[in-house]
Amino acid sequence: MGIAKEAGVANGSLFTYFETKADLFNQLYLELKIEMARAAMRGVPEGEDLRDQFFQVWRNLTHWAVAFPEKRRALTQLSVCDEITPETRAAAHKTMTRVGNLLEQCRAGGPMSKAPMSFVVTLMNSVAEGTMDFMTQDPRHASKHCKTGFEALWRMVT
Amino acid sequence: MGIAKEAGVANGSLFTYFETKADLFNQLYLELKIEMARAAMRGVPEGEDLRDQFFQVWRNLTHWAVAFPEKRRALTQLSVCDEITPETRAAAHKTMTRVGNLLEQCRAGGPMSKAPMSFVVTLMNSVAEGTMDFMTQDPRHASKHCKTGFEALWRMVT
Amino acid sequence: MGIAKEAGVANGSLFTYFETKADLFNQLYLELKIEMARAAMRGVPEGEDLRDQFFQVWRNLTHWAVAFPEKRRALTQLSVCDEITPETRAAAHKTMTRVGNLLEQCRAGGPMSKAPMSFVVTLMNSVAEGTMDFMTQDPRHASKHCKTGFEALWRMVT
Amino acid sequence: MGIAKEAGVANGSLFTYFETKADLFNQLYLELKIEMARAAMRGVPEGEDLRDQFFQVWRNLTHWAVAFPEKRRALTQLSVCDEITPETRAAAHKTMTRVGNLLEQCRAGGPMSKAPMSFVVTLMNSVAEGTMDFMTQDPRHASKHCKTGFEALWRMVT
DNA sequence: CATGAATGAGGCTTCATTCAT
DNA sequence: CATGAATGAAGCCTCATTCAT
Repeated sequence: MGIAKEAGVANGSLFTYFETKADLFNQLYLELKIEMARAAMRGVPEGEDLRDQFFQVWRNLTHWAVAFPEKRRALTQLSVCDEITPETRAAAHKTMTRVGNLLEQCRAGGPMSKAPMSFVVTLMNSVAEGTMDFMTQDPRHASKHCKTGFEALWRMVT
Repeated sequence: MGIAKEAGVANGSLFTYFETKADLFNQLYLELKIEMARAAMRGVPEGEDLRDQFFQVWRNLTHWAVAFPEKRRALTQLSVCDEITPETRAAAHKTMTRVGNLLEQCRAGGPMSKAPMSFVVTLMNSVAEGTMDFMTQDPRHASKHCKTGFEALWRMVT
Repeated sequence: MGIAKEAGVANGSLFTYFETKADLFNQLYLELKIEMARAAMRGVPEGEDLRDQFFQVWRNLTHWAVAFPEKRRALTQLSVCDEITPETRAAAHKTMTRVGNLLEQCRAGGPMSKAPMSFVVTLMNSVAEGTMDFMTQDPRHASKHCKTGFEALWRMVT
Repeated sequence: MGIAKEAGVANGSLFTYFETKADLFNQLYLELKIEMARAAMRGVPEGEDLRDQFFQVWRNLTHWAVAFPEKRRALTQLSVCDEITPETRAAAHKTMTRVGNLLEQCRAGGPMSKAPMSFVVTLMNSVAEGTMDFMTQDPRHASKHCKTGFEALWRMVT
């Protein structure tokens, strides 16, 4: 359908800001990741109970996905797109450092404490994706599904 | 890159077998789903311990994904593709009926027994995807990751 | 749509009889012309009144066109097709020699007796085409239109 | 041979102006019809003798066809083309309203006054086509052929 | 001789990209 | 800086033609 028309701007105007389509993709991907990471950490109670902190993050993340389904869709598409460079992926990964740190603390001493941290992160992302899917699909019970997903994750890592 | 060249056949040869590109996608998707479902149920001990049965399915699934990474990649891409019709999706879903039944039994009486079954399925799929990702990424410890993923799932649903 | 499927034969079977598509077109064109010319002369009263003879030809021609609209359509399409060779056109023209002779006699001494004979033929063909069109379009009054067209032609050439 | 290359423009340039090939055909057909109809009515003496008026139209039409043989060829091809919509055909038909009115007046009281007007129009068009063919084929005597064709038509309808 | 799978040239169409305005 | 007409590479698809069966 043409990336320009889809963005609602004139044909040639994209190239005022982006040298190339891949450029646009990379910048957009990173920006969305930053926005999502920022949303994730909003209002997280510093120093309090770990479970509470992590649940807050979880709620933030999943509700952001439900609130901006197009952004989430874009993020999903972009994350499997060949044109995203390793550099961009690395930068994107960095945005989630604080979430990762929290998860690291949560799993400490639990059944997954010996697994590679990256695996734990992968699993968390997977469960998050599944939870988001279900929340989007059935938005009337989004909060309940959010909690169910979180508790499932919590059983997984603690 | 051109679906024909990618398949290594002449430009027009595809249309001997498939009326249309969408047709090819739909048929390929269904075929891969069937193959995966068949692989999943291979050598599952009937009537034995539920956990053993389910672990066998889990191992089958994840190892199939590792053994045929291109097939898994195709499946992932196709499942997101707009050209897959609802009919094909329904047929694809049917192929996993037996796996679904097993999961249903596993979660009975557990912490997710009140959640919608479809949510449980979604979460299982998500964890499976994550596990497959990690097994593919680090194939030297595939078996260990497979087991780790399974145990995580098991904690989730039981 | 593919000339083979349109003809209702197997893909490769055409090339048992025709070396090439152009070949098929040329042969088909000539055959149809021959058939039409043969139909035109059916039951023409030799030696009788010129007008009666010519009207019989006219009726034969136009009714053949109405009876076999696909053949007429094919003939029309083929006659403007680039692949028909001059040789074929010449042979096709020959099939109408007897009709031409009749027309020649009809116009003798009339208002078109000084015009090039080929022009008179062209005009006759044009009026015939128009009459056929109208007869096909309004088949319930085909006979009346046939007569109207003939009388128009007759006024033209006599 | 490729409609773009034939028009002497780049491959994709057509789609700046036309959404589709059928679109291009329809617009071109209508435009040519309009041009031809406009040419037909050029310099027609209002209110004068009917025969003079109609002859002027006839001369305009046939000479336009001789002057722009490619346009006439395009018009002929397009009028047979499946992609021309009924709407376009209706609009095209409307362009010839004034010519039709003139013809209507000419045939009044004549031998074709009882025939359906559309039949008379069809015959006029046929004779015009034949005359144009001959004029194009033998351009040195175009004017004479034009007159011959007109007189033939006049005998037909009056 | 008939068949239909395989081929590849060629057509229509999309879309990222360029450039004159 | 914004625009949109122009471009051409690349994709999907058609179809005449070939060839093994």
